[in-house]
Amino acid sequence: MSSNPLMAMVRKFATRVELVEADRDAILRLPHATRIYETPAYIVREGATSMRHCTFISSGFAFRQKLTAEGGRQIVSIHIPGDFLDLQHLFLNHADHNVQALTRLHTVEIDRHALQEVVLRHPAIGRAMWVDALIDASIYREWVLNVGQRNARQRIAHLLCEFALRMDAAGLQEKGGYHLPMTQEQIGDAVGLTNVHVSRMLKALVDEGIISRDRRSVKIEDWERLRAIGDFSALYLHLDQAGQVQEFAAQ
Amino acid sequence: MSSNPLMAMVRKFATRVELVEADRDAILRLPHATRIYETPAYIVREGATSMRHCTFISSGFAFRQKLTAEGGRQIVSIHIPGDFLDLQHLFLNHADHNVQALTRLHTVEIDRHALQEVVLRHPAIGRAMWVDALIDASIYREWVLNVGQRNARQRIAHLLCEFALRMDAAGLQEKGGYHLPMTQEQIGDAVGLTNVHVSRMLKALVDEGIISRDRRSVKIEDWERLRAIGDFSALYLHLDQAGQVQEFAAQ
DNA sequence: CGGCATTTTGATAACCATCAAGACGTGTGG
DNA sequence: CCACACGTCTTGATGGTTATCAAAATGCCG
Repeated sequence: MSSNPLMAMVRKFATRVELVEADRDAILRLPHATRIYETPAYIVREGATSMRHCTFISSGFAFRQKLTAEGGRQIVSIHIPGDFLDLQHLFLNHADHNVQALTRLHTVEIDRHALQEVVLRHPAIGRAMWVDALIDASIYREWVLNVGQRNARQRIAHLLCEFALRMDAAGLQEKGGYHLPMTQEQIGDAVGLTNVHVSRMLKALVDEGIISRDRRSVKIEDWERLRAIGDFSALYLHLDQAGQVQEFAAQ
Repeated sequence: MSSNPLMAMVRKFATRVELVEADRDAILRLPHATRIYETPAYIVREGATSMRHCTFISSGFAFRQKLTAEGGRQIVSIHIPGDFLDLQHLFLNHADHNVQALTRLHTVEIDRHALQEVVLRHPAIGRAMWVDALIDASIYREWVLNVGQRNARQRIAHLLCEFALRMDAAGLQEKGGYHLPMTQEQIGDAVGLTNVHVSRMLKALVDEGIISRDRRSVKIEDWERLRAIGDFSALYLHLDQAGQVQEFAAQ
């Protein structure tokens, strides 16, 4: 049954904890459906209630965002294959933010109550999901720091470093560089800057030979300098607990 | 045994979920110790490994912060009685930020592995802890939005609104106003501004009759205007799931 | 090829940081 | 009880970083 889309979840969890046969079976028996979203489709809308399912990314990218009354948009996180898109729906009654497809997105939608039961009844799975949720929270904390204390150049450098490491941990890096499927406006919304200023800062990094670009692919030419500029330390990603999901990501 | 400091945790969880006798007993049997911290003592230090316990606030206030290489300090959250101070330690192997006492702080330190077991083996308790962790994450998202998209005036108004509602939900409001035990420098570090600018913005809000101050006590004189300025919506606090902890907060 | 989104570049201005000095408040020691 | 010291808050002056506005250049898709 390797065609069961839930196998991706099993593989992800297996990178974090020891799963016994019963755990695996419990996951593979979860009521679910697969779905494809095109950009920029909404997967979740703020204020939505009675969500029926939780969503897992099989392939593609998505982001979470919140809007201000004045129309400002803040991207609060970016998600890659192997991430849960709306873990908060597992136990919260309404959505407090929007989730949108950044690229074409293949997902598995898992029945919320069934997943709750599995999480609460299977300690190994519960532990894996806890680690997931706690790493998410850790990334949010770093983003608050990034947007609150760093200047434009540092913020962008930090974002590029984070993405590089997460892509790498998920086995999605490509020949040294990686594809960053975001417009400069979206990068700006993620770090609290305008698209105009993002353009200037990226140009500066290119001119200095720290990164290179080809369309929306970014390649890091000088990791150490970029890391220093972005004041980047990978501790907050808890990669020692994130595991490798390469075979899974190959899809 | 109402003198058991863990009763505070039982009461907190009871506001969220239905606890059976076995759940209550499991909590009350947790290995623990009480402790008092003076400001500005560190409860957790970034990079610390092999944490032995999780900390619950019985009384007093604390905050989480991260530092940049240049010395900038970002306060990423503020915690009040009834909050867990370091939920992330439950399943993550090292601390990714610092936690400090904002006021004199009375805590209960619970053995990490024992708490893990209880969370994983007692579905009701697990559910309550999940809600706690997911609300924490929701607040981080809102802070990213606050710092990333709002101007100084809006950020401060938003912080005041959030604190007012959280204090109220915890039963800690006092005669219309509330005590905000933060210096203006700390407020600045929480919203990404300098103490100088915080001073100016607070003065403006006082001059307009929206708030009043007496030392570090803040009283909201015109909730609706403050709410409008801060673009504040309480949805993200998930108060419908936060429960009332008044009897508990009375300490 | 034409149309639209995105990126780039330049000019100007707003917001907030920085620097500096003085006022206020609180606790301590003489 | 007063004097002093220290942390905090206030106020003013100046400058830097980034937003805003505008227009042209580039890339992408039908």
